[in-house]
Amino acid sequence: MLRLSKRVEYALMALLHMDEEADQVVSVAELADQYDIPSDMLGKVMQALARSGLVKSIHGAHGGYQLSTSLDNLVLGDVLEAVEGPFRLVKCQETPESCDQYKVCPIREPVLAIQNQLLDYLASFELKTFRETSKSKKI
Amino acid sequence: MLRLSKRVEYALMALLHMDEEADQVVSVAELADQYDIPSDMLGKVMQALARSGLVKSIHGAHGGYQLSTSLDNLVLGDVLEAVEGPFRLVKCQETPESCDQYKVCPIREPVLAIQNQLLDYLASFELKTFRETSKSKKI
DNA sequence: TCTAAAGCGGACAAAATAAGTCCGATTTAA
DNA sequence: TTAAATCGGACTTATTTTGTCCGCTTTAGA
Ligand code: FES
Ligand code: FES
Repeated sequence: MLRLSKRVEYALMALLHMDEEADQVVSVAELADQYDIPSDMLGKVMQALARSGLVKSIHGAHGGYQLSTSLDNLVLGDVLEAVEGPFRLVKCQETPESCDQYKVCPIREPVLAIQNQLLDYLASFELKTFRETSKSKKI
Repeated sequence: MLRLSKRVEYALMALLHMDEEADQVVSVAELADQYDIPSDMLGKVMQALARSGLVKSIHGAHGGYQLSTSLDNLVLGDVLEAVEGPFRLVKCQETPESCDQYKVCPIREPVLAIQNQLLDYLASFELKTFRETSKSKKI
């Protein structure tokens, strides 16, 4: 239903948090505790962010995660793709067989066009705009 | 995962079909047959479109559905809202209790802002742009 | 007036996806 | 050597989506 997954919400919270604690290493346990997130769940999300290079992971004791680039360089699309994989409006975009209507579908092409425009649009939401509103809580 | 539901796909197919058969009354059975859609399912979708006024329903024998306005006046947002209800990126937008993180959530406000922009954007995709590509198949 | 063809709507069942849990393995600072 | 951390696979549970069933109402036409 065009809804953000919990995984994406968790990723955004974590990234925003790390932005505030600039350059500090933060562990999954800390984040999970602070934001009431199931920690194993958040662990998976952080791993996904690390695999996509949005964050750097530090192994071993006193390890954790760190932003690998400033939030200034990140957009919503980056986060979505990192945690949910490529953005597809319809299933048959990945595997044609997955749509029973594939052969007779009159909407596939126009939907693909929309998907591409939406993809661009998702890249226009900069994470740095998340700063003000979240910071305002602290004032 | 930000994917169009089958219900929305079915609605788009039906609307496009009705646009081509301008003003003719078309039954769920016909549509379901032509596009390989489970007919009870399509029935529900058409009912939703009728409730939202996008189509007119004609009861009784030889009944069916008809566009109540030209496709020219419809946008993707209309269809989404008709079949899935109001567009919400996060659950707590409807019911705060539904997000465990509600109290500590640092992303709610910025996400709401994005939701509103996306809502506008969805209203910019006109269904008439679906015509060309689908018509081209018939040439 | 009867019948068959349609839409209506509620309840249900099945399937798919998302969310969350568990656990053993590895890495590394102290 | 130990404890604190990430890693990743397998698994379970919850939620949502998709599809089905069935009895009801409406209406054109024989
Ligand atoms: S969108 Fe997949 S077949 Fe139409
Ligand atoms: S979006 Fe619902 S609590 Fe953050």
